[in-house]
This record gives sequence, C-alpha cells and structure tokens, in this order.
Amino acid sequence: MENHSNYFSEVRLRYAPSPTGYLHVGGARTALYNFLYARKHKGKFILRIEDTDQERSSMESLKMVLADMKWLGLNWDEGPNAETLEGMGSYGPYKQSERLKIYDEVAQDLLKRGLAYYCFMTDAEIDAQRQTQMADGAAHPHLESPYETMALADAQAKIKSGEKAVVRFKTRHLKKDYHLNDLIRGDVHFPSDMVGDFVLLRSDGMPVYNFCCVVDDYKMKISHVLRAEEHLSNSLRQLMIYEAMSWPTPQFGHVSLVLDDDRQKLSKRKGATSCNQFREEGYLPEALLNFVALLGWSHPEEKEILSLQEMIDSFSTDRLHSSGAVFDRVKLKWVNAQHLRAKAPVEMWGLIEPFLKANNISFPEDRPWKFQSLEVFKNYLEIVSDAVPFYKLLDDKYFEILSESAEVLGWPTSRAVVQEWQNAVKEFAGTAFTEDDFNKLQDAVKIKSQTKGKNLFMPMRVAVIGKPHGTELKILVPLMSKASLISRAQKVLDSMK
RNA sequence: GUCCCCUUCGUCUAGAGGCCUAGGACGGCUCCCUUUCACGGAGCAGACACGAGUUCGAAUCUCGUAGGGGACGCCA
Repeated sequence: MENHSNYFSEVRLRYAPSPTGYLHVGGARTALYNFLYARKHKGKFILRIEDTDQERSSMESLKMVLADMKWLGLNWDEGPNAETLEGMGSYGPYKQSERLKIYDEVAQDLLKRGLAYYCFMTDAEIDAQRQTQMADGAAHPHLESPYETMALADAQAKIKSGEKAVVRFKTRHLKKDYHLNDLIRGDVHFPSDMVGDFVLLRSDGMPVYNFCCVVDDYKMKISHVLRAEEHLSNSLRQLMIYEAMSWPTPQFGHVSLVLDDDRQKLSKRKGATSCNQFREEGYLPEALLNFVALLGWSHPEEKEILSLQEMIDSFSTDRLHSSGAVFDRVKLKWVNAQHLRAKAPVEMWGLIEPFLKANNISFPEDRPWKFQSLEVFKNYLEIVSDAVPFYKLLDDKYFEILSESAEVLGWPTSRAVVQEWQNAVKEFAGTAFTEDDFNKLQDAVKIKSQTKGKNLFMPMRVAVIGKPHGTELKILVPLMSKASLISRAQKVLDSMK
C-alpha cells in the first residue's frame, strides 16, 4: 500500500475530453474553470484524452479538439502535444487507449480481492431479468448476476476456453450511504443502492469511463476535479472504486449545465455549439472564454469584460454557482464586440483581413488606408465577419443600387443632386479626398442642386454606396478613389432613366 | 418510475438574517448626441416559484409542494 499522506502536494487539474467531434462550448467552460484554478494556484493543467469509446473516437476529432483548445489559449502543461500528439509530462500516457495495462492491473487486483467479478451474462439475459424485476415492482431494480459468486479460477477457465466476459464491480454488499463534499454543492449524499453492479472492463478489455477516470485521476495525482453536473451521479460509482482501492479522493466540484434557450442541455440543432463554429463566424477566443466563464461564475466586483489574466487572478470556486445557465448568443455578441473594439488597429486588421480575402473582397494595400477604414467601421463591428459587408461597400465590383434606394431616387430633385455630385467629383483637382474636401464638394452640390437636408444627403449616399442609410459619407468618401466615385454616380444616373 | 441536483427581472447574475423600496449587465422601450445608421450618454419597464415554519426581523435558515434539469449503458 502506498503512503497517501500528502498525496496531493501539488495542485493538479485536468480537462478530459473524449475526441468525438469539435470542442463543445460547455466543454470549453469546464476546461476553462479547471485551467483558471490551476493557474491561480500555480498548479498544473493537464489534458487527458478519454478515447475508450473506440466507436466514436477518432484521430481527426482529437486533432480538432486540440486545435480548439489552442485557439482558446487554454494551454496545457501535460498531455498530448497539439502537433505531434506525443505525450508531454511525466504522468503519461495521456491517452486512455494507451493505458490499458494500467487499468487491467487495477481490475485484476479488484478481482483477486473479490471486489469485482467476471460476468458472462448476455444482453438478452440482462434484459429478461430487468423485465421480471419491473413486473415484480422492485423499488430499485438492479442486476443480480449469477456469476457474482463464481470462483475466480472457474471464471478464468471459462475465459481461457474462449468465452467473453465483462468485469463488474460488486455493489450489493455495500449497504451504506456515500457522501461527497462538493466544492459547489456542499455535502451530497448517495444511497449505495442507487446503482447495481457496474462494468469496469468491457468484454474486449476496454475500460469504462467511471473506472478509468478514477484510475487516471489517482495515478495522475489530480487534486481537484471540476466537471459538469451530469457527472454528479457518476460520483457514487467512483467513490466506491476509490474506497475499494483505499485511494485518496480529489476535491470534486460539479458545475451546472449550459442550457439552450428552451432550458434543455445545449444542442447542435439550435445553432452553433462548437468553439470551431464560433471561430469561423468571427468570434474572438478571449470573448468566448469571457462569456462562457460568466455562465456560472461571477467576478467578485461583478466586472463583466475580463481578460484571461483577470479571470485567473479573481477565480475562486466559491463564486461558482449551482444552477444551469442559458447560453445567450445575443450577450455573447455584445461581449465579443467589447473585446473586438478594444483591439489595436494592427491586430484588428490582422483579424479582419482573412475574412475579406475569403470573401474575395479587394482593398488597397496601404497601411494608412487600412487603419483609416478601421477607424470608420470599428463601431459597427460586433464580430469579425461583420466587416465583410462594410468592406464590400468599398469594392467597386460589388457596387449595386439596393431596392431600398428606389424611393429616394424617385424624389424630383434627386437626379440633379447625383449629377452635381458627379460633376463636383470630376472637377476635383486632387486624387485623394480629405474630410474637408468632401465638405467642400458637398457644399457645391448643395448650392448647384438647390437642395438641403435629407433631399441632399440621401441621394448622395445612394450615389456612393447604393443605399440611403449607412456610414457617414464624410468619413467614407476619403476611403474611395475619384474614379470609383464617378463610375458609381454614373451607374446611379443610368438607373434613373 | 427510482435516485440526485437546481429554482432572484425575458437572459446572465449580485445577494451568507436587518445595509433590499432587491443592485448590475445583455436585450426591450423613451429621450439626448447625430441632416441617416451605428457608437456614445441619460432614463423607464422588468424578478426573490408557491405554502408553511423558525425569528423582533427571511431573497437569505428548515420542512413541504410545484416546476425544471441530470443520472439510471459493454457512452463520456
């Protein structure tokens, strides 16, 4: 028996995703809380891959999850390297599929000590037994395996002869309450008859979640486990295994669930739920983390816009709370806008440019122009992809006169305004406009066309961007070329014939 | 069905027996700024699930009811 005094001498937390698709936002939140706790207490953050479900796990998914974690900036100290997938750290392997020997040893120990047994029941037999129990009105129908009492040697002989068996944990002799001192929920009690003999090892030798989770948390010296509430009832099984092995238990904290707007567990059918989708839609990783952190945790001073470092500094489990939280995409957008608008121009352009290129939008290759345009559009952007329609306005190949302009162009004075505008641009001596230049041009149009107010403004705006509402012309026009303005006005004139 | 967890404005939340006439944020509405839109600013509406108890005093403690969620797999 190992000496367990001071077993958790280091703060070690883990996030343990199963690689069955992109990282889910609920998973990102769980990962974040573990990450924050580890960083706050100068501990280690470990990424462990729970890939014992061979059916659903894939290498592709693993790479996607790792990429999402990296994108979010939730860097792990131990676990598979995001590029090479090789384990980093001294408690590996970090993929459960590579730890089969470890689980097997523990299972053998349990078998030898009579705390687990080989069970040869078929699905049909299990089903039939359940039916009978239900018919008898049993309060807690649980599996009663005839193999529970079979001598280990006999069972081993059966297996040698080619029969398949699972390893089950014995629960029927455990007649007592188990309790968990949860960091978030306080004392939680479970009656032992809540569960029946459960599977430790599948018939193909693969361990099952509740088993390998305990083995790994112990072997990897995980000191704190923050996980989703859906695992709360799993804790009983895990507690039983800890007890059977005389292993010290980590501190558990069960975080509430992230819900959809119908208060069900967040599901894909209602829109984006994976971090990757949000990335593609133009959300910032720091904004997504910030938002998701607030779903079940609050800053001590109720500050809402937080950097990762601020979250680390102010994180504590006693501000984690226990009821489910609805994922409000509208507020996420607002949080994202706050982070986005706070960016320096260079950084913001770096974010926007890929979206423009992906949408085949052309733009001048000079820095002052880029930053000037950012200054103009910044306050209109909530997510990065919002930039696309704005920059489209400036790209001649996308210029079109929108139907909402029809009314404005129908006004009796509009034709004169557009014509005078075009003339004024044509007569302009320079090639690039300043705000001041624009004001002068506008005054000229005003006088010559004998209009003012919206009769002047709106047709001019249509002549520039093809629609009567939008960004202020005096800041937009300096971003455009003389030739472009002339040809746009011409298109509008042509459309008015 | 059984067991476990949860319940403050539409949503995220603050709240640890008197500081609560319940505060903030998103969203909504009104107004201001603006010859449009957005940004920004000012304001308004909006919640302690219900019922008992404990207490001089309850959003806060206890019990019950209702509602919601989760788990009951050779998924995690």
